[in-house]
Amino acid sequence: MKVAVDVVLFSYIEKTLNVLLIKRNIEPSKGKLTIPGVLLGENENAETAAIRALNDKASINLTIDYIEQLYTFTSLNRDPRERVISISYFGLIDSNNLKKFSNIYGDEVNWIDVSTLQTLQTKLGFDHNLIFNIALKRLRTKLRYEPIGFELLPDYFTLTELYDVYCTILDVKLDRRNFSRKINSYGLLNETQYKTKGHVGRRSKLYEFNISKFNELKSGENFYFEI
Amino acid sequence: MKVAVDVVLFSYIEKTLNVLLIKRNIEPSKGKLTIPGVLLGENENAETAAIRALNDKASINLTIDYIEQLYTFTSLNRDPRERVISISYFGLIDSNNLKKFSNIYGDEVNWIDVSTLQTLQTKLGFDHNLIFNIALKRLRTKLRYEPIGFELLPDYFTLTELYDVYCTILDVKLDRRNFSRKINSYGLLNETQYKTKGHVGRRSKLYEFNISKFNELKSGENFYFEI
DNA sequence: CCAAAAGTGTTAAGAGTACACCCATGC
DNA sequence: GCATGGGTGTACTCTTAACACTTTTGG
Repeated sequence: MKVAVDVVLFSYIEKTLNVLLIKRNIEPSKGKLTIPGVLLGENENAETAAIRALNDKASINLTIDYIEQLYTFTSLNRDPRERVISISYFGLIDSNNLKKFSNIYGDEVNWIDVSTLQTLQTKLGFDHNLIFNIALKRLRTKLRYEPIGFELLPDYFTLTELYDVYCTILDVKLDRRNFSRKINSYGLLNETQYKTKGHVGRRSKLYEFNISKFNELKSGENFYFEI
Repeated sequence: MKVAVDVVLFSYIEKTLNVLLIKRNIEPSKGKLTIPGVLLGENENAETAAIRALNDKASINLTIDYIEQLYTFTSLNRDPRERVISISYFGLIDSNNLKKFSNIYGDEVNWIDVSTLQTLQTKLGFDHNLIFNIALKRLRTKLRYEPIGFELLPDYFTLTELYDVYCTILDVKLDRRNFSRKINSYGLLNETQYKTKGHVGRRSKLYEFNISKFNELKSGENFYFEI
């Protein structure tokens, strides 16, 4: 019995939600898209292995903005070769942190638009459709109840960008005014002295996530974030 | 590297929340209380192993009312003998389904009151304090956002019993009238033709959980249970 | 001055919260 | 008739949801 760690990594690129998938160039599931994964090493914990999977398979190193354990899959025939259980993770990365892709396996690395993936009902390798679907569901739930939308954006971002992240991922048209009021009511955003530039139209204030305020609220009794 | 499956099983016994703990009679952690667990078998999935752990260690067989995966613990020194990762579960059982305890290992089987455990800051074996704390947190969160309180009660139960479950586990004094109104508003309870008997005071209506209604609501777009 | 994007206030409806008395039954 | 436990209505507050125009700036 082997233990693998697989990671569903999301990024928000050009106003769409994307997921990192690797086209395998060996059997089994040769030619299919899969989520990146590695076998858990003897001397590393699962989260370290998850980061290593991203590094080895997609050269994404040390810049994961958010990662959490998703679920552990243990059904018997996940891998046709032998039994492999998968401790899966889901993660978020700011697309500005993406580097050029290459990997040590020579597999093809792709950011795939989630809505396209769903429209085409693309068959991923192994049981990765299942893992991906659970990750997407978790992302949507988390986004509503914990302030993680920021993790898909640069350190300084506009309210409109954040608003767009929410609308895109939740696939709803939120009310722009209500969104601003709501998100401001938590006091989790600091207005910076900076503004956007280099585009037509009015300049937008840039905000940053107030992580110390977040930690303070989290440690209190009654903190319920909700969008 | 071995793979274990451990289960934090809760029950509601005589108006208190209890957790199933096993006093180990061999090293390591000899004499300490631990949550029940087994090694994952070559031909079983994790949930099956979780049920087996309860059966082997506490003769609780086929009557678990609710079980879900909790978290997978992978840190390097969980077990002093060799590396063991733990796929942990949390479960609920109606105390009426409890049988006499005996187990195939000769360990002592106990239902321990959760508030006592916390007051005494009892040290459990291995890293089981960590696992227990995460399970308790999950239980409290789930109870607020999913209708699982029923799983700790018999098939037919009174609103007062359900109310008591919520107050005890969440450790708050909810308003009895608001609770009734709220829980009824979801339409998840069927009033039965039965009433309590054999006690002083007014008879209470017995309700049952409407599982088909629950499945219907769950499959819809917008079902948000909350207490 | 026009097009593009940002920013903001008010009102109505619904949900949440706080609160206390009457009902049914056994003894 | 009294002690025990069950059951229920109302008023107030707060939150949510729906809705459109003005401001800033580049070209």
